[in-house]
Amino acid sequence: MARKRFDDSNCSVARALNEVGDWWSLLVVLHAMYGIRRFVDFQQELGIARNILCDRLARLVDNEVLKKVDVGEHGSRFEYRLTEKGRDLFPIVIALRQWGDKWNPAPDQTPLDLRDRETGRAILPVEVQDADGKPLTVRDVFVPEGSDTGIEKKTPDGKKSA
Amino acid sequence: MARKRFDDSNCSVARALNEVGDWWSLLVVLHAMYGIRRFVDFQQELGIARNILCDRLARLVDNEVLKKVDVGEHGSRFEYRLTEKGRDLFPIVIALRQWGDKWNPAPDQTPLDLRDRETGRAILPVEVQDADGKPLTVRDVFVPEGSDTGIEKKTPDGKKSA
DNA sequence: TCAATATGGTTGCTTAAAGAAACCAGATTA
DNA sequence: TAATCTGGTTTCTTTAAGCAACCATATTGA
Repeated sequence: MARKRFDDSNCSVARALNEVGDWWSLLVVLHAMYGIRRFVDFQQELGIARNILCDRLARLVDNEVLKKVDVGEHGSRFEYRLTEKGRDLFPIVIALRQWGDKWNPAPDQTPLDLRDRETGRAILPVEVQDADGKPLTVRDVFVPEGSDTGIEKKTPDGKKSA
Repeated sequence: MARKRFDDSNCSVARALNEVGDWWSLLVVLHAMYGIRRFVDFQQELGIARNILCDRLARLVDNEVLKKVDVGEHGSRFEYRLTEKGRDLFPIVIALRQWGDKWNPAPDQTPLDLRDRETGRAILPVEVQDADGKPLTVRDVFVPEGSDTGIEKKTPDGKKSA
């Protein structure tokens, strides 16, 4: 692949993608959220090559998205569990899921129906909201002067990047 | 890379990742949201190889995330603009950005300060919410019986996947 | 009018990552 | 004490990413 490294990027989206933005990592996290914890289970559920799974799990552990826990029980020895950082990917995964359900629905599949454990009611679509909870689109927002989007502006010609 | 195709996956997250889940696509979308529209600008801002950019733009157009518009003005001929489907990635990009800012802050960079154009107030963190707007973690939700997470359950041994 | 430049690519080569399958070592079970 | 399960590692092949050169069209500018 000869991939470009984003480690040193000044864009935190790029840095985030560097940790969980490859083909498998986010699917591993998703399955971890669904309760998968063991190597073989990830491997079978995802159909991922074992060496790649090894690599991804190790990287997710390095990046503190997962933690590797030694559980001494019968035959199974390790579990990969989400850290707080990993659980914090929840809105991203759900937003991705909702986007997929909305724009690429599988004919044979019902959209994800996630419900609040307490009330039993369905969750809302994940949105960007203003301070009052009003949904915002990309057109409703701006980056204040003096702040930074994290991408280089090149404004000699009057082009603006935000 | 010899990547696995997720086109036919019954998991909409996998299908979403198939469209925007590679290294560059989401960054292209991000920059489009910041106002970038032209081939050369994407190329310079992202530092992406031109053939890869070609490929990604074409795929994003194919997937109707971007549309290619012929603008006959001086020298520049095409613009790549977000479609509604593309703009709908806003929560995902922002959530990713906020996650990156929170967990991998760049020492020299302030977190993204996005503000509502109308009120001038900062946006909220992107969250999963219940019907009342109460934030939910992955631990607060469940998948009702009869619904489907989109991953295969393998429950002969009592393991549950949701 | 003709050269210089910008735009939006394409082509060919090299490098590196993904995938498949075989192999392996420690622990458990039978 | 052999079979099995676990969580890997190794080797090899395939494919995509990155780089740099090239190219056709359109515009400017002298």
